[in-house]
Formats: sequence, C-alpha cells, structure tokens
Amino acid sequence: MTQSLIDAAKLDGFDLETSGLQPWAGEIISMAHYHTVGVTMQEPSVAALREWLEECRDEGRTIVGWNVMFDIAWLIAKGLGYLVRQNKWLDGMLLLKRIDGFRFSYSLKTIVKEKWPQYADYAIDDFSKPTTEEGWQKMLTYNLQDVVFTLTLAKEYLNQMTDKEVAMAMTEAECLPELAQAWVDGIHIDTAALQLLKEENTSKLVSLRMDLGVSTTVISSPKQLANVLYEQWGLPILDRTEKGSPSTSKDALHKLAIYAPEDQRIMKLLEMRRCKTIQGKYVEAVEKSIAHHGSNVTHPQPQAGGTYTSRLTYSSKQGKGKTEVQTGIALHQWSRDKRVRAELTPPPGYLLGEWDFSGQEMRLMADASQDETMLSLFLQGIDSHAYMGASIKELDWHWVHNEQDNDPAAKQARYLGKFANLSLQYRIGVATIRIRALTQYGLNLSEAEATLIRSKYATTYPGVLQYWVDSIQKAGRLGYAETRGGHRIKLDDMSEYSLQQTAINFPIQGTGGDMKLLALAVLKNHFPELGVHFAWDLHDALFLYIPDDSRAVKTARFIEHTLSNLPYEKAWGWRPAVPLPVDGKLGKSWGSLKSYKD
DNA sequence: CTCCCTTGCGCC
DNA sequence: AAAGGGCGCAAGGGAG
Repeated sequence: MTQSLIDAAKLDGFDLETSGLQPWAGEIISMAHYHTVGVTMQEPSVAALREWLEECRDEGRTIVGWNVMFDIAWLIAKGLGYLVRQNKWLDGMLLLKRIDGFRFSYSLKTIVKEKWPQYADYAIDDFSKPTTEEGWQKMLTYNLQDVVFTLTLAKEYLNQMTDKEVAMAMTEAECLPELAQAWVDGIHIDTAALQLLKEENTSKLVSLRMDLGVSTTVISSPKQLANVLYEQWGLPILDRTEKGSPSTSKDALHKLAIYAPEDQRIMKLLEMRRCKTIQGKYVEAVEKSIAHHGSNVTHPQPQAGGTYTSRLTYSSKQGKGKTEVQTGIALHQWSRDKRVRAELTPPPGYLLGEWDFSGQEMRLMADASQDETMLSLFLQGIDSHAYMGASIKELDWHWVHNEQDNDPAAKQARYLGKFANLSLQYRIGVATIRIRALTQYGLNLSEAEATLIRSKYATTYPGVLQYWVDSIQKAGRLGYAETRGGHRIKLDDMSEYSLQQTAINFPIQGTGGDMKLLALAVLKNHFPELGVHFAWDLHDALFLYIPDDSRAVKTARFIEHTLSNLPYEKAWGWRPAVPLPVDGKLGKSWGSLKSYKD
C-alpha cells in the first residue's frame, strides 16, 4: 500500500449500535470510534456526532467501518448528510471483498473468530437498549471492540492491496453516502399503477386456472407440476434437473411446446407461471413493503459489493426466519414489463432519469479483445447487429440496416445478429445457444442453425476467440484476473472450466462495475448544484431524480455528457479503444421513460 | 413450528 | 464430454 493514498495514522475506526435495522425508524444506542484512543458514547446526541464528524473532516481523517453504508445511513437519518459528504470513508468489509471475493461470510464476527479464536465469543446477542449499568458496560465494550477489530483488519487489508486497488476501493467508498441516502429516502410507489397491475394479473390468473384446471400451488411446485405434465398429460420427459428429476423449467416447457406445437396448454402454463411471479414478487411484495412502512414508500437496501464484480444488488427483506420483514423490493431484478415498472416513481417535484451505457459489454469486449472488426464497428458507428445479422445470412449489411423496418427478411437478419452479438460473447455451447434463443428471443433454432451462428460469430470476430484463449492464459500466468479499474480476483487453477469462464468474464463485467462506481463518484459532486439525487443502479444503468422544472432537459444533457466522458485515463490510466457513450431518458415513472433528445 | 435444500426465475 | 457469467427472491418439500 502506498502512504500517499491513505495515511494509516489518519484512519478513524467507527461503529454504531442501533435499535432495529431501519435508520428511519429507530434510535442510535451507542457510538464508538478509535483514533489514537478509543472513545465510546452512550446514546450520542446529534450535536456530539456532528462535533466528531467536523473533527474528522478538519483533521483529514478517513472514517473506516464495517459495512459502513449502514452506519452512514443512520447519520443521514439524523440530518448529518451534509457532514457525511464532507468526510472520507472506507469500508473494511468491502476491502476484504476486494482481496477475497469468494468467501462464504463477510460478517465481522466470522472474520474475528477465524483470526483471533480467543475472541470468538466477544459478540453480544442482545441489541436492545441496556437498562442497567452493567448492560451498558457490556454494550459499549462490544461496540469499541468492533471498532478496534475493524481498524486492525482494514489496515491489514490495505497493506495487501496495490495502489490501484486502493484507489478503486476509495472510489467505491465515495459512493457510499449516495447509496445510504437512497436507502433512507426510499422509492415512491404509484399505488394506482400497483392496483391496476394487480387486477389485470389476478383476472388473467383466474381465467388461466379455469382454462387449464391447474391450481396456482401446482404451478409453483416442481414436483406437482411434473406430475401433471408427465403423468396426467402423458407428455414425454425431454429435460431433467441436475439431480435427475423431470424438469418443469422454462427451458423444458419450451422444448415441450416445440415437440407438441398443437398443444396450447404448454404456453398457457408458461403464461400462468409468469402471472404467479408477478403476483408474488411485483405485487404482494410491494404491498407488504408499503404496509410495513405505513406509507407509499419502499426501502430496498443497496448492497455495495453485492457481487464480486462490484455490481450493486438490492435486498428486499431484513432479518431472517421469524423476524423477517419486507422492507423493500428486489429492485435489481425488477421486471421489464412496463406495467410493473410503472409502479416505481420519483418523489413529488422530480422526474426519474435513466442513463445506460449503450452496448457496454460488447464495447468492453472490443477493447479487451482488440478484435479489428468489432473495433471498427464502434469507431465508425456501424450498426453492429445489422452487420452480424448480414454475416449470418450472407447479406449486405447496409441493406439489413436500411430495410429493417420495411423488409421482414432484413428485420429477421438483424434480430439474429442482435441475438448473436449479445449471447455469444462468452464461450457458449450449441445446446445453450438454442435454449437461450428460444426462451429469451423466441427463436426456434435447429441444431444446424445454432451451429452456423456459432461459426459465423467466430469468423466475424476472430479476436474475441483469441481473447478467450489469452485471458485464460494470462490469468494462469499471473494468478489473477484484473479489470480496467485495477480490481483483481485470485485465480490459480485454470484447468477448471468454470474458472476459465471467470477469467474471460471478470475483466469485462468487472470493468462495467468499476465504470458504475466511477460514474457515481464523479457525478455526485454535481448533485448539490443540480438538485439531483441518486435513485438506484441497474448494473449498466444509473437512475437519478431530476428536479421537474424548466432546466430538466439541460440537466439531463449535462449528465449524459459527463457520463459519456468519464476520466478513465486520469483515474485508471486507461484509454478505451472505443467510445463508451450513455443514452438518457426522462419520465414520470420507470414505465414511461422517453428519450429527451428531440 | 423452524431450518435448510431444491427448483425455478427475475434482472444485467 | 460438455459447460456463458453475475446475483437475490419465492415457493414447495422434507427433516427434526
């Protein structure tokens, strides 16, 4: 580690103990921090927290916690967001994720137990507010111990990281106040849209149920559904699960639909299962969540470093087992169905904006592989899907591009090209190509057609195939794979197929993760002047709340320009071989976003 | 009843 | 021999 990035002497360990897990509905019980000397505070006042934050800011300290977004959220809920943003943060847990992304547990208790067995039982199990002097002593001692463990571990992790890794971790940490703010603020639900979706979906479900004579319980039970398909209806078993049971998956049902095209029941079963998913995940979970909060707001909790490629995920519940409560929704897997997306809206007075990195993974592959064709497609602004489709169908790509709205053959060719570009970028077998074409693109490809597409992809982008070989070899040689932002994961045994896939995939997907963090870290500096707030993230897309006034489009264009010109070279010493532009949209709900270009 | 496993599936 | 990757959530089923 370099001392120029982080001065270990200026780290201030920090932790809060709280009543409950929701910053907007609980109290801070105690606070501990450690900078040269340990300090604990019983029921700290806002003034005391403010004073400490000011001191950290004025002395240029870096505040380090464990899963510190949680603690930051409590400070924000106490009205200290302004000071939070004037401070530098670091998260021990996220550092560990960067050092070792494949652990089962990242809880501080687990790490302490492994490293210092003599402290295996240091944790308390009662987190309610103490009522006795002895109880308080116990809690404050535990609070401070957490801080000291966090600080010790963080220093150790920093020492194991390269400068570039530390810099990326700091960029990630810069985003934490924005994530925390979004968690505290929550997302406004359009209850009319929710109700409409619910009614439409329920009546569809009822009619499918009558039509098929299959209950919703059967639909949700692989065992019972298999019984209906393969016993009652006498259909052949074309697919099995990993463990050998007759499969009732989407893939299996699609295969049955091809086998028996005259049998309408199969597509209806698929439709019914979709309705069941909408009911559980996109209707009932939302209802539970807003009922829990007693207002039309849901609070999905962002998980920074939720994936080892530094993508963000969201959890919809807190607590486990008996204490499980629906506090949010599974935002990162929200349906693409417009009716479902219409449920989520910006707060009053704001528009929702989305900026997504267009063709991000394909552009990153062009850069990583240096494939000449792929590079020139992006450098010359050629319609890459038309190009790939023309290649598969042996047509002229200009014609495919120009006639896609007039000639069905051109349209079909471009659609095939899009499928190939988006699906074959990582090593994929013919069988999987066929399933993916069927279940995601509605394309019923024969084995010969799938094989042809695979070979056309290989001849069109030979550099990509070379990248597969090179990235595996490189990971084997170095013992790690690396993103453009310097995020590394250890990979040693490259004989294992799944690790080879990781060596291929991680530099691309992980760079996408880096880009998202850099994007937010840069953009957040403009939030105060623009009145903009971070809303949520969807891997290659950033969602923001934009003040709904006459400057909205101007603001949107500024954001688009900023995100399309991120300082990759300054931050990471990387000059992308192709442009990495974003597309922007604005609207009153997620279901009705429109381009503001014209 | 709780807890854990299996299956399936939503998004990127 | 053949195999895209990354997640979290929902529901049923079985063990204890």
